[in-house]
Amino acid sequence: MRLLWLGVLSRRFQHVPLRDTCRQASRGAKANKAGWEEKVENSVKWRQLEHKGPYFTPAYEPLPDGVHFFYDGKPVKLSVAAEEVATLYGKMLHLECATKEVFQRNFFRDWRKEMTAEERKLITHLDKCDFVEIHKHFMEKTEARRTLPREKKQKLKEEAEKLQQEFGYCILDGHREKIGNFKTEPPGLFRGRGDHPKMGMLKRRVMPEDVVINCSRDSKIPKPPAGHQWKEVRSDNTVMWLAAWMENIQNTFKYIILNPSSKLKGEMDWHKYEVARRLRGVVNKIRAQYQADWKSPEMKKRQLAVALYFIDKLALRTGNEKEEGETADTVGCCSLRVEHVRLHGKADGQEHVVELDFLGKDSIRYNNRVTVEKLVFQNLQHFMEDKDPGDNLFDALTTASLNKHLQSLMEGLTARVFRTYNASVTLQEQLRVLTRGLPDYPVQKEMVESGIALWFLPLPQWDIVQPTQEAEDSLTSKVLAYNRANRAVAILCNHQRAIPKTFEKSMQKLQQKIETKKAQVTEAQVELEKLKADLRTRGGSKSKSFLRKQQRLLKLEEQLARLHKKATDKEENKQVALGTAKLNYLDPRISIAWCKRFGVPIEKIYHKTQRERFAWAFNRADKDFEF
DNA sequence: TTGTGTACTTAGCAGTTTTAAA
DNA sequence: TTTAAAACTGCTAAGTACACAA
Repeated sequence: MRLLWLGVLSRRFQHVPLRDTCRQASRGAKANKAGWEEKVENSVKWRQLEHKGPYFTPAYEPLPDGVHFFYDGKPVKLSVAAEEVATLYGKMLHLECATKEVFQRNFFRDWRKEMTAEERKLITHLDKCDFVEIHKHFMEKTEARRTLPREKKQKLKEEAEKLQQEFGYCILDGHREKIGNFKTEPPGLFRGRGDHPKMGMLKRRVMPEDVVINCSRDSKIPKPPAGHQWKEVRSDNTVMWLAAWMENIQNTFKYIILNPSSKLKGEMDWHKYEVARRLRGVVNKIRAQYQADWKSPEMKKRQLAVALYFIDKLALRTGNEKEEGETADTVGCCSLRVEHVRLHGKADGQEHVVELDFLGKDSIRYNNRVTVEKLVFQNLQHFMEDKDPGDNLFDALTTASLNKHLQSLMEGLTARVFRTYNASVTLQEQLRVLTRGLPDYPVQKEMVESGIALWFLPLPQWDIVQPTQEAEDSLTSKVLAYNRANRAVAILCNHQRAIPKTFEKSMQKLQQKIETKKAQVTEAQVELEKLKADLRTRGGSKSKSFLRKQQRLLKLEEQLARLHKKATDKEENKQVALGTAKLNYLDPRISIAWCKRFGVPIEKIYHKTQRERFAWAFNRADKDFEF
C-alpha cells in the first residue's frame, strides 16, 4: 500500500484565522478507492468528528483556615495565586526531585512571578519557607481518600464514570469511540526525566482560551465553559486530534486524542506492522548493502552504513538532534558522541569489542559490549580519530539523511521500522525456540477462542472444567515461555524499569518460603526412607500410609520446583519492563497465532485494555500467521 | 541545506484496583 | 478480615518523522 502523506494542506498551526479555518482534505480524488486505503492515501483521517471538548481541571480550592504557610517562622496568609503554587510544591515535599537544586531554583523563580508585589518583597529566600503544614494537609487528604468507606468510594467511582460518559467519548464516522485523555492536564511543577534543566518550573493551568477545538463543521460544536471562549474552532480532517493547546514549559503542543482501542488508532497500528513486515522481504538485501558500504571510499556512506548496522543489530533509536540546554542530555544513534564509545581490540576473550555507554530516551542508561566485524571496528576507529570526547561520532550524518536513504531502499522505511521489525521477529523466533518440546495443553476449542470471542460477541457460556495439575503446569510453563520471549525483546530494546521498592523484601520472603519447603521435602524424604527400610525388613506390599507419604513427597517436590521457577522469573524480571515492547513493538498477531496454536487462553497474555487495543488483530491472525 | 513547527508514537512511573496470602 | 503483592490504568514526558520556509 502506498502512503503518500500528500501534505496538500499547510500544516502551520498558528496564525490561522478564527472560524473560517476548514481544511477538509480532498474527497473526490480517489473516490474509486474504499475505506482505509483511501483514507491513508489522502491522509484523510475522518469524515465526521463530534465531541464535547476537554474536561477542565476544577478551579483551585483554597487551603482551610487551620493550614498555614510560614515564612521565617511566622505564618503568612498568601494570595490565592501564590498559595496555589505553594501547594503544588508542598505536595511534592517528600519526593526526591523536590530536593534538587535546579528544581528548587526553577520553582522559586516561577513562584515569585505569581506573588503580589508585597509577597515578593517579603518572600526572598526559599530556605526560609516552611511548607510542612501544607504537606501534612495533603498527605492526610490522600490517606482519608484511601480509607473512605466502601459506599463513598463507590459513589466517587460512579461520578468518575458519569464524567467519562459525558466527556470521554466522541463520534467518529458514525462510531462512538473512546477518547484517550479527555481531561486537560492540571497545573503542576514540571517533572522532567533525568537531569532536566527545567524541572520545578510551573506548568500553568490550561484555559479554554488556550484550546483549539477540531471537529467537523456540521457537528455539534462543543461549548466552552460559561464565560469563556475557545482559542479557535477548526475542522481539519487530516489530523487525529480533537483538541490541542500549547504547553508553557517546552512550548510544544498537547493533544486530546483517541483511545488506543479506537478503530482509527487500530488501523494506524496495523499499518505500522505491515510496513515492518515488508522490511522482512528486503532486509537481507539492505544488510548486504550496508556491509558492502563499510568499505566505501566515501566517509558519509561509511558512517551511514555503520549507523544503520547499529540501528539494525542493537535496535538503537535514530537519535534526532536536540536543542542544547532545553532538555536532559540524551542521545540516540545519530547523536552519539565520541565519549559514548569505547573500543577494545581485545576484551573478554573476544576481538573487536565495542562498548556503548550513554543515556537514551527518558535518561535510561544504555550500556552494552558487543563484538563487531573487523571493518566496523576499523571504521569506528577512523570516525573517532582527531575528535574530542564531545564531538559527534557520526558527524557526516543526520537523521533526515539517514531516513532519506532508507526511503530509497523501501517505501515507507524509516529507522524506527527496524526496531519494530527486529522486536517482532525476535518474539516469533523466541516463541518457536522456547515452546518447542512443551506438552500441549489439552483445552477445549471454546476455551481457546474464549478470549478472542470476548471482543466481538457476548461472552459464551460453557462449563468451566478445572484443568488437571499437569495441564495447569503446562499452561504455566507456556506463559512463562511467552514472558521469556517478551523479555528477550525488552532487553533488545533496552526497556528498563526501576527496581520495585519492595523487591528486596518480597524476594527475601520468597527465599524464606523456599527454605521452608526444602525442609519439608527433606523431612518427607526421611520419613519415606524409614518406611522403605521397614518394608525391606518386614516384606509384604506397600501400605496405604506408604503410598500417601509417597504422594505427599511428590507434591512437595513439585511445589518446590514451582517456587524456584517463580524466584528465577522474579529475579530475571526485576529491572526489565515488559509492557512497552508488548504495547508498541510486538505485532499482536504473532501472540494471537501462538495462543491459538498452543491452546493458551488469550487473557493469559493480554489483559482487558490490551485486548481492546489489539482488537484490529483478532480477525487478522489464524494459528498459522507468520510475521 | 538547515531550522522550525506540528503531529504522532513510545516511554516509565505512580496511583489505584484486584488478587493472593497470612 | 487484614495485609501484601501483583496487575492494571492513567498520566504526561520524550522521543521520531516529516512538511515547509528561509
